[in-house]
Amino acid sequence: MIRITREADYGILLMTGLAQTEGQPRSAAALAQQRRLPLPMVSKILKTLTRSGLLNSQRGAQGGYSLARPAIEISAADIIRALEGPLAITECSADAHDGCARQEHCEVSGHWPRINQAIYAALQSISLMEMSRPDPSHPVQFHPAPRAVATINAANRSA
Amino acid sequence: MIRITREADYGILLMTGLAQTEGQPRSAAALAQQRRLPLPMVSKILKTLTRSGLLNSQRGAQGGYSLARPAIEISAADIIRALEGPLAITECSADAHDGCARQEHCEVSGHWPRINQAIYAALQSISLMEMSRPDPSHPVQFHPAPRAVATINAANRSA
DNA sequence: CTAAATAGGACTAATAGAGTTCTGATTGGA
DNA sequence: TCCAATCAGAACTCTATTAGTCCTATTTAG
Repeated sequence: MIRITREADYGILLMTGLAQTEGQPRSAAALAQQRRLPLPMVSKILKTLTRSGLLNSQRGAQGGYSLARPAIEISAADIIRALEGPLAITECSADAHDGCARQEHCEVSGHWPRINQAIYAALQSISLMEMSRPDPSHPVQFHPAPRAVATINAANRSA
Repeated sequence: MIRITREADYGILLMTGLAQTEGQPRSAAALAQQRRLPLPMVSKILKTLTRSGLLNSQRGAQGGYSLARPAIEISAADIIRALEGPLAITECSADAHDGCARQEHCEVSGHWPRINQAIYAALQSISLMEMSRPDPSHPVQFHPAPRAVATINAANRSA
């Protein structure tokens, strides 16, 4: 399914929330309320985004979070990477990969970086600013998908 | 990390193995041996690929699996979709998504299909034929990735 | 008939994901 | 000066998914 985690999913939701009021900081509680997401999760996610440099935080009363740079300069890829680590579709394509038991039996490995890059480019091309706009035109299914739904996580889960 | 499962990862490895000898069927055992992958897994994956129509199978002695169509007409997306179900980065972007609790608090939902489509296009653009070629030019890291490795599965895992 | 294969599905163990909780550090304002 | 509102960090639990195995058919070449 090529999925992203809920953390990243929620992260995008929260970032769009912040993008809407680009100036003022908002508290974790306020954002959780706006998006109807559990506060502890929201809190955790905002901390991570701050550590990654996508948000600025202000402690104390009247504190909160705000975007570290303009929404147009933040991409979906930035947010996902901040919350999930480097974009790598398989272990091969990551830095850590070094001594690989199967390497000599695997001609594919050299291709993963290209695939990764293509996906990365796709995610990089969507800015937070675009994502913060109301709704382009509703869910268009682009491939009918024969098998059971193997989708994963949700900003909008039915549950 | 935008990961694919090991099943899909192995699936690609096995398909490239079959692409190399496009005519003759090969047994699950032979493929497992070639790729140094556990036979039960290989077996399971080949069955799934067959049910999805990417492979033809021949039972009985001297039987085995072979590509159902030319390698150039099979894409990475086809293989991944066969093994993981419809490509959908979040639950919103899947068919099943209907009554969504949070929909009214979520302006992002309309954008997911676009993102999905971009990723899908990226995966669709890589054919099995290309992937079966030796190795283009080795692993180039395209984004330095600041945080701990959050990569997932492996055709070439170090373990 | 038998051995070599695939078909299908149930089952288990390990891993990762989702979410909570607790303790500590800042800071604006009464 | 103190308190309440906030963020910081990390440990921890629970659950779902993934990875992998195993067993019992069924098919078929020789």
